[in-house]
Amino acid sequence: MTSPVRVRFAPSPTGHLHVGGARTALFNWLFARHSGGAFILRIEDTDRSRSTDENIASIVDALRWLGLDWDEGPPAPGYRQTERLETYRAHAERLRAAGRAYHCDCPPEELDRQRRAAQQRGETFRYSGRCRERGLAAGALRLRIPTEGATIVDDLIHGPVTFEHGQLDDWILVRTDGTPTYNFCVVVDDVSMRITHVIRGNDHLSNTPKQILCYEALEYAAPAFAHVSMILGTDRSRLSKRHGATSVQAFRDAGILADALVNYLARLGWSHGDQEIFTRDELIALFDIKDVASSGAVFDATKLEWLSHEYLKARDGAALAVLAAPFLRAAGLTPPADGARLAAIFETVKERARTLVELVARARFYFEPPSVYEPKAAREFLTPEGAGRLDRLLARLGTEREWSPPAIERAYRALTAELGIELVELAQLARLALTGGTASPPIFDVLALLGREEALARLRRARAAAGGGA
RNA sequence: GGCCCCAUCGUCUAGAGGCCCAGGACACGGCCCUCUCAAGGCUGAAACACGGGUUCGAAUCCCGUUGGGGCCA
Repeated sequence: MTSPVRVRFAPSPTGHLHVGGARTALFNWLFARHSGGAFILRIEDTDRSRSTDENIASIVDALRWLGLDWDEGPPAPGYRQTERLETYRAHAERLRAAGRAYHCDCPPEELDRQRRAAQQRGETFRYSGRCRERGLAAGALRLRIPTEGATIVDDLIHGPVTFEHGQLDDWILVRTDGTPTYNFCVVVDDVSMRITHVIRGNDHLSNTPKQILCYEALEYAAPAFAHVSMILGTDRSRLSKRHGATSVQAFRDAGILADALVNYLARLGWSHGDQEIFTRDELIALFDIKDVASSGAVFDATKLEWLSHEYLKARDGAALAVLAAPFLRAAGLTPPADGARLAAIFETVKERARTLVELVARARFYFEPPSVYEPKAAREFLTPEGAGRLDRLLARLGTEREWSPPAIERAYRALTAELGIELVELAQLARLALTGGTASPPIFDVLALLGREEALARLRRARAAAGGGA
């Protein structure tokens, strides 16, 4: 019987969750859900100077927003490295007692000098081994690794990757001040949490042979490894803040839908034929770590927005009303108490918006009358001629019994025929009066949703702005 | 600098020796639809980094070069 899959996402809380981390988390989550295994969240906060509780809360918040739920992890205790110091100490002592690790008191300045000298000679710096057989009782603790041979990382994405031991050195497990190093903590944590598959960023591939050697020294079986490529900026260097928005919350604040971000991140490096849009269930059913590409991928915000647009269009007005609520508040708008009307409003603008921010911006005129008329359009439509047309329109609409899009359209068509003008003339004139601009959802829908009173009031206001006699 | 990873349209990718003078998607151009803007439909331009091999045949396998990225830091 093979042991059940257990994977983990182990961010270090030195900032917000960025999209690269989110993708790593997503791949782990998909792998776990696909196989019916467990997804564990672990906080790597050994770098105390840069780790904060606010950052942990922010990462947890981002993961929740993305819908990536974990089976084990915070707020339960025991999933933060700072809570696990005793475990690291115990493992370090075990290695020392077994002779697999030894103390070293070489001064850092000396090591630094040697490192520079090695670089000068064009060689890999490798600890000299001066303290290997000295039997010291204090100092930094180093792992004793074999001088000969090689360690092969059989990566699930890259295939076998060989590292000659001659290129590796007796790395430090515990610093002179007693703090365990990152690579050591990771091994101890993965071992004690019984992690079966380590899916992480490509930047850790070089650390992997060192870690495997540590598993061996500890006499534990190493997990399987899968190193996912990095997300790149447009200049193909590792994505960072100088490339623009990179944190998950930045995208949430920009009004990108969580499902769209998940879909986008999944497709960045992973694919399933020609399919672009996947439901969560499809993602879970179809995802296989073997299908993840080994090359780096440039983050394309434009495509993300396209996906967000697709998801926005697929959602109904009522659902959008819920999603848009915080954005409505942020825009200082008060939505109508009538939920059905609000849903109908969003229904008319959803195919014109890629994000929730745009959705609200496009719908703004429904909630408040235009404060200004677009100058260019005003010059074209708010003329004496326009004033005359608005008078005719007001008269006609004022007597309209039924206030529905089809009824309003009939009135418009009849009037354009009487006036001998194109529908577009009257439509744009009304559009300017009602929305302040020349682009909006179908004008008859706008009229209907605004309600007779408000619509006529705005037409009158435009009539006044057009000047001319009464 | 050493070691490691990577290399198909601008971008994400399909492609696991003949189905490929390379398919899809985003973005971009054109046309259609149309009350505007969108959406939608049709359509166009756009790539196998380079050089050697292996093979009847290579985007696909091997070697090298170049370029990019990562780790050591």
